[in-house]
Amino acid sequence: MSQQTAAKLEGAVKPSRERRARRGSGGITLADVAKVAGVSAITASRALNTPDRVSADALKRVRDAIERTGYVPNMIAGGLASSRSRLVAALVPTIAGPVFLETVQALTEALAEAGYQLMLGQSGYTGSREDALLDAIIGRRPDGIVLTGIMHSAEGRRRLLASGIPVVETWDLTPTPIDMLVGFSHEKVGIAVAEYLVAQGRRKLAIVSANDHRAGLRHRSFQEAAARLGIGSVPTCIVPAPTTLGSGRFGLSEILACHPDVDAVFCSSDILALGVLTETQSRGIDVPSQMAVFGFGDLGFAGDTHPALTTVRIEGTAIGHQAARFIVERAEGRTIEQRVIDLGFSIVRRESA
Amino acid sequence: MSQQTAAKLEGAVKPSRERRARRGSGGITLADVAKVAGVSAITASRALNTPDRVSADALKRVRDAIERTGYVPNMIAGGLASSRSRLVAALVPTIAGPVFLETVQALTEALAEAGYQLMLGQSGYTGSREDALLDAIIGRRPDGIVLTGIMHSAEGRRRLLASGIPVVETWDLTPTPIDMLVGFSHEKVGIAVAEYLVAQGRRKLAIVSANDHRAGLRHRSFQEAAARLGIGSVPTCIVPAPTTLGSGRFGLSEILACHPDVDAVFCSSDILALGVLTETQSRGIDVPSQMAVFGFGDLGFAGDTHPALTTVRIEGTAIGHQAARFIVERAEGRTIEQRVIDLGFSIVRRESA
DNA sequence: ATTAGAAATGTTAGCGCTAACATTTCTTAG
DNA sequence: CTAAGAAATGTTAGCGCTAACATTTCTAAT
Repeated sequence: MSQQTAAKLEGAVKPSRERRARRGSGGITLADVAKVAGVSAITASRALNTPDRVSADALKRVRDAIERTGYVPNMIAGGLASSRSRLVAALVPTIAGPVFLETVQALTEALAEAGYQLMLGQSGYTGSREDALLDAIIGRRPDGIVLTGIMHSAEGRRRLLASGIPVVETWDLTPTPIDMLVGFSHEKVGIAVAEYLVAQGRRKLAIVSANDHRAGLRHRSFQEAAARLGIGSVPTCIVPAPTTLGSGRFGLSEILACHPDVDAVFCSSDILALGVLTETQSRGIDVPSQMAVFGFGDLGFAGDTHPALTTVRIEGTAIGHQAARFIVERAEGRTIEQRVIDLGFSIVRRESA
Repeated sequence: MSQQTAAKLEGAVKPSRERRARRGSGGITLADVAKVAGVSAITASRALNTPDRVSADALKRVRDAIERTGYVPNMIAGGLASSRSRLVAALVPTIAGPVFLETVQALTEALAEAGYQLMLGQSGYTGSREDALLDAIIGRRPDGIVLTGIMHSAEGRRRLLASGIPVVETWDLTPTPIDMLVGFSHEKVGIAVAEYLVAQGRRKLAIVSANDHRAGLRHRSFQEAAARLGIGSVPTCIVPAPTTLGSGRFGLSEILACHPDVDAVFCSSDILALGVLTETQSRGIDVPSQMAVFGFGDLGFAGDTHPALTTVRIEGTAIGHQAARFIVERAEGRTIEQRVIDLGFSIVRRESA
């Protein structure tokens, strides 16, 4: 098929001069399809991309030709020609922490539905790889970049801005977003949980929290709110991100070692909370009568633990969908009025607190 | 910068004729960098891709020019010219089930290190979207495709084969791989677990398993092995994939309703096992004295449950690394001798069985 | 029948990069 | 000092597609 094309080119363009060998993939191209269908390449292209601008007859012949040849459009070439890669990048600290999973899943699905594919980048929690990764991503000219969390490195912000690629920051609010943003206030979460626990009559609050920026926001506002509510100092155990069941057990052990009278623990993730719950079980501490345990995230398992976990519900799926909507809107050339969306959170009261 | 380029082209190629407006992204191109560095475009290209084929002087000038202009290579264009996208696709049923997470994480990291980026596709457990997704992926001309699980749809296998893209199937063994394969035998897992439980003196075995192909392989061979070992019928509860803590609790409840004398449960994932463990706790059943609980996967939390979970360890990270190695080797043009690798599994004995 | 406008199709020229070949410059042996 | 080969650099064409403009064909109003 592509040999025919080559022959045709040879004949047409420079009949007398020998041409260098073609490289190419040797696969079936749109030109081949067009020839089989008896139309020009651009008509075939339009049959694929804007079928309503092509006559019913031409459409049918092109579709038949595609069927017959087994043609699969080369989106690399299409992307270069149209400056639209139909690729969207998502940057997560790590995919192993289940917190962003729901968001990534929703994002992937919503994008796939709109004809976009997700590129995944893992920056690590330290952010050390973030800048290098950013170049690798920008180099692929995605139609959008979704960041889980906000971009902190000034250099990173500069590069993103310079690239002109639409950016959505998620899972956080900031007064200075790079471009678009969909998240919620971590400060308000901390305050709401502190008020909830105090209202339940808990007086000896403690925190087990990951050493991650957003968790830090929550636990600091929790501490401040506790202070305002007349609670003394709040013992805090910081564990490394990503959090695990094991670090939850460790966290509670650490806290109980110095503060055996603690009667409520606010955990920076449901996983940590499950670890804390596990540790209470192995120590024979009853939840919630002796101790309240509060999680964060409302992951799938939260309703099924024993006792069922009281936690902060974040609509991870909604965040992913909204991020996809933002990017697709921009890619289709529409302008966006509301570039910052606060999806809020809610407290899900179950048994553990 | 690119206006200069346009001006130059206008002047050089057709001085007298007006040219149509340029489209392009308006960004900085390699040609701009080359001009700033005072070399030709191809030398600038070589400075980036094969720096050892360029003089030290030229290298420095190109690097300075890149620094000065903030140039980021357009890998879309590079990919089209060289037929190497440096993109690798991974197809998972869903990213929400944590089983493949380790593999995807290892894959992403290993690929990033080699300069490749991961494209993520979620096919769903039903496989209904698999074919459509496959076209979207093949259209992007990735340098490799990693499948978690083997490809079952005949149409899918045909398209993959026709595309000529290197394929790695993972997490399974099959006598008829499409191309390359890295996995282990699910049948052997089922047999090994059955033998282990019987050797521990358990006689009333049961199964809680996801309705997923690979889990089915394991539980059927478990049943067969149990029969060979003189154990009567093995009550089995099938729950939908992806598995959750809740479906584990449900599974054990279902089994106990008809078979209260069960003394060992083999679960098709650690998550299910954790659910079963949770249900035993809420019912006051002691593990392991009254009941053994056996998981699968050895996910991060398995060692930290109470009691610690005995499970089948799968080297998800090793699978991801090996898959990356396969793809990169092939992309670099090397041929691969051993195209099928059995990474095996091991039983991790802890407290629950 | 004529014509203006819309609809369908075609022609041309790139998108930004690199493979293949061509030329120049530098080594080093004779 | 020259020849011959290696190293460095340059020229040209084209990867497979689509934007922009150009032309043809159809429609409907005069």
